[in-house]
Amino acid sequence: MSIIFSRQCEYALQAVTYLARTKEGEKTSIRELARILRIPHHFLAKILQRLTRKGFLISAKGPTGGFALSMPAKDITLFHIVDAIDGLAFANSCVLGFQECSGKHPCAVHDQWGEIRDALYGMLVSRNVAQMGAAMKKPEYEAAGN
Amino acid sequence: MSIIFSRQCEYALQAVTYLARTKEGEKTSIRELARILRIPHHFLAKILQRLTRKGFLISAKGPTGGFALSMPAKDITLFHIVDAIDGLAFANSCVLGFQECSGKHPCAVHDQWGEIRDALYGMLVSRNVAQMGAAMKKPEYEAAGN
DNA sequence: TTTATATCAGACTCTTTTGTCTTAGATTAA
DNA sequence: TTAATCTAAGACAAAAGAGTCTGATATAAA
Repeated sequence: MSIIFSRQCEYALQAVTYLARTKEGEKTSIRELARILRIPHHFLAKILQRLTRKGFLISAKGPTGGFALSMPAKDITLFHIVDAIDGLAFANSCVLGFQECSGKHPCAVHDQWGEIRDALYGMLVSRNVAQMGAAMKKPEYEAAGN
Repeated sequence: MSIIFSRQCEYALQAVTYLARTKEGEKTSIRELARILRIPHHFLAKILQRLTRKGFLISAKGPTGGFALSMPAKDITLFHIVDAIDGLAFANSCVLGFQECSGKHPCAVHDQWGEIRDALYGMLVSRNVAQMGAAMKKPEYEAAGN
């Protein structure tokens, strides 16, 4: 079950995180990504194509082809990926679903949720993909993965 | 688009909030709730039945029948309702979807998300339905609703 | 007792999300 | 040039969430 982000978005974040760990100029095939991250092959393909069209990845066809980040990993934040895949609806709507809820008509948790939402926003903006990749490089993860 | 809670859960919270505003012992029909809260009649019925089976509401058939809270509104927290409808998956899983993510194998936002999740948890536990109802009683809402 | 009004319950449809399958087209290497 | 390997793209299927419809049953009031 997804919490805040769609599964597509989670997969996108995981894939980009993995790509941040590869060497400069090195391409990774969908097949390899799908196998290692345990993501359905063709589903992942669509997600990567979407990220490519948005400008975060570059792709190359044929043997030795694959995907790679189009810019330094430190320049891509989690916010960029979430925005590209899920959009930013989470930042604007009432967590309890009250349509009338707003600054003028706050629900009973409006202010508390506002703080939480800001913290979430800050988390997404402050973390870049290079940091994500570094966290995944810890030895424990090498064992847990593949 | 729902953010964290399913639409069912949002509807449940809205319905219980409304019931908290009614007089002690007064019953409200699904028809009235559905009309005022703009929730599909039969969909709301299922949600209320679920809350009844969980023990938060009491129901009565026939004319003058309807639903009411089974206990004082101040004894029902948002947490109770969310647990009854959506469950507590949000409290345990990695926000980025990494299966290996845990205290021993934290992802790059594990700690930050942990704080946000705790704040969310605290919000749900600290707010009860009586407070929700009171917030909705503000004059602005009377105008916005109906 | 009859009628109107409720809840109760389950089958059904619609939509969105997730995942699968197939074909086409590009590119590299033999 | 041919074969192998990859992305590109769209149709299709499965699953889950959301919402609808119908009939049964209970109950209060006329």
